[in-house]
Amino acid sequence: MIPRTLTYFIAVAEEKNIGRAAIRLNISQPPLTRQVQKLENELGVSLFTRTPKGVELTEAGELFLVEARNICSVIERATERTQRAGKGKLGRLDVAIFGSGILNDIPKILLTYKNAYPDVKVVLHTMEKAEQIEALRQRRINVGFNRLLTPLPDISFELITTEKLYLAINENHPYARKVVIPAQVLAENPLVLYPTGTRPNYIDKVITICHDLGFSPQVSQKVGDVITAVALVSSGFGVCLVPESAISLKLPGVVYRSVSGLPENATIDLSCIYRANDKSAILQSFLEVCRTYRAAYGKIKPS
Amino acid sequence: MIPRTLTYFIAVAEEKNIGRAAIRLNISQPPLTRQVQKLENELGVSLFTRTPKGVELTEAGELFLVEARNICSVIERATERTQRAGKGKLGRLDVAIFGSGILNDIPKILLTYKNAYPDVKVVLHTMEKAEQIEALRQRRINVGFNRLLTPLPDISFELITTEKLYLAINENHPYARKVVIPAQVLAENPLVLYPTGTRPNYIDKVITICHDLGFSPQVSQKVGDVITAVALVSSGFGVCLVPESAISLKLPGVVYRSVSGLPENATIDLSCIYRANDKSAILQSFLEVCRTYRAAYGKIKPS
DNA sequence: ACCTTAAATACCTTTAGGGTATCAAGATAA
DNA sequence: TTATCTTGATACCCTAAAGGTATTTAAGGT
Repeated sequence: MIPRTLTYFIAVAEEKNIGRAAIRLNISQPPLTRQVQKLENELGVSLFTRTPKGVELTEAGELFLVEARNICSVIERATERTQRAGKGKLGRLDVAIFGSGILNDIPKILLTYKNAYPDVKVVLHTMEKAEQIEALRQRRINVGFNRLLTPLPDISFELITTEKLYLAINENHPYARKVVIPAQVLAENPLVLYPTGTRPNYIDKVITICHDLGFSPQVSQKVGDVITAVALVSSGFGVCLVPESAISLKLPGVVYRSVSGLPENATIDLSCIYRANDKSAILQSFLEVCRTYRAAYGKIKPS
Repeated sequence: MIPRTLTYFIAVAEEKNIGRAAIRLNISQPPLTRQVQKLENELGVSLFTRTPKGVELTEAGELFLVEARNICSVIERATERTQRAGKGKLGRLDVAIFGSGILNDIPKILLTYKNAYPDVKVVLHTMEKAEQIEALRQRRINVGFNRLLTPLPDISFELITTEKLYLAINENHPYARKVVIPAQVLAENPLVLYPTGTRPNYIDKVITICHDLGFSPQVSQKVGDVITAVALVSSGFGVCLVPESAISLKLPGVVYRSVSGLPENATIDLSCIYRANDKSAILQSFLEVCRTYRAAYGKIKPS
């Protein structure tokens, strides 16, 4: 990448002798002489004074030597950075997360990624599902995390983890004494549902589960996110089915219990979406981290 | 000077289309395609994604575009600066002046030069004649100012100005009433001589003048520089022959008078010296300023 | 299925860069 | 002083890199 002319000039300037410089450059003396002359003509400046012992830099040559070394280091830095960018090790990754999806898996993945690619600047954006798709198409983000994603022609997705569902229940509720609660709890109690926003979503998932169990749920409240939902459970508004990762969310008076008798499909996925045609090294390296994470932690854990 | 590869890459990146970029670069499309491929191979990074409508920068390409533009501007700045240095318009000029030679001509020359070549840093050094020659040989200075310089094989000199001599005399002295004082004043009064330091110098000049007039001077004091000498005249130590430029030095009780009857050679020169083999543009442009100055102000003014 | 558009490939031509032999000029040694 | 050595410059030839023309390939758009 570095211009021959500069390499040659620097060698001559350092050796103060065209012949010796030619040896160092593994070429013969005449072409080097010509290259130096060519450079001087191009600049319109004499860079060397010819002495019987060799050559000596003029003042302009002295200055150009400094500049030439500088140019070389700028070029080297540029190629090095470009190569790192090409390997996905330098740049910026815009990630969309959903309101309360920041509970367990996503921060772990982001942390792993940031450790592996410390020079990639990770920027988080909170977006709802529809917004994420829009932002992906407009290239405002590289990847979005969400649940219950469906593939689109231009948007691919990658499963991160599948979680069992747990019941968030007030500790004063009679069922709360049991370690495993039968599924009928969902029919007998008002349900807090979330999130509001683009349908279909987790609300529909829960309703489907209830229908599969043979009843329609009594809806107590529909709220925006899991934190508000669990807060309502804490205040006695009802019970709420939450993904396993929400268990790490401790609120006063709320306990989490396994539910027995739920259908096979009573799980919730966490996926990420990205532009199907995005071959960028940064995205690919991020997806690689996601896949590794899934292989290690993405399986449903036996209760 | 700017690497073809970069020009080509930037054109393609800007046009987002190899064919159009080729037209802009006045070459045909295939060689441009090959140059882009070559660049990508060299970097080991894919810089463009090929689309049916043209090409699009990858993330690495986007970064390299910024870097490439930066490299170009660094190179342009470097060549521009080198060219200015080649014309003597950029750099550093180390000038030696003697103790009190800073009275009239030298500051004027330096000022003219600094106005004409504002990007040359002029550094002043106070040095005695022998020191100046030593410093020139050691390349610590580019040019030195002094009086009564004699050419050496390796040191050339250039006359700046030839000045008539004036008598510094105490205003209470009887002769001080005359506008023009006869030369015999030198025989009748003790003389303050300067400078001490390397001989022969201005002291010998004054003594020679006296001998030419047919007497040996009475030496009152020998001091280092003209300022001290005139200060002694002010204190009544005697009279002192000073160059015209010293007239601008006002001290209490001292007046300056023309002297009649001095020999033809009763003048003092101001010259500058420089390495005979110094062809540097900065020195040459400085000498040019000196020559212009001499042509304008270096003649002996009629009294 | 056809046409359009743009990049890629194949093959040839030009030109820039490199090699060998030799020259000219200044320094060094006999 | 002359002979020799060193170093950069020139002349001339050759290789290889860059550019040109013709054609192919691939992907949208009609």
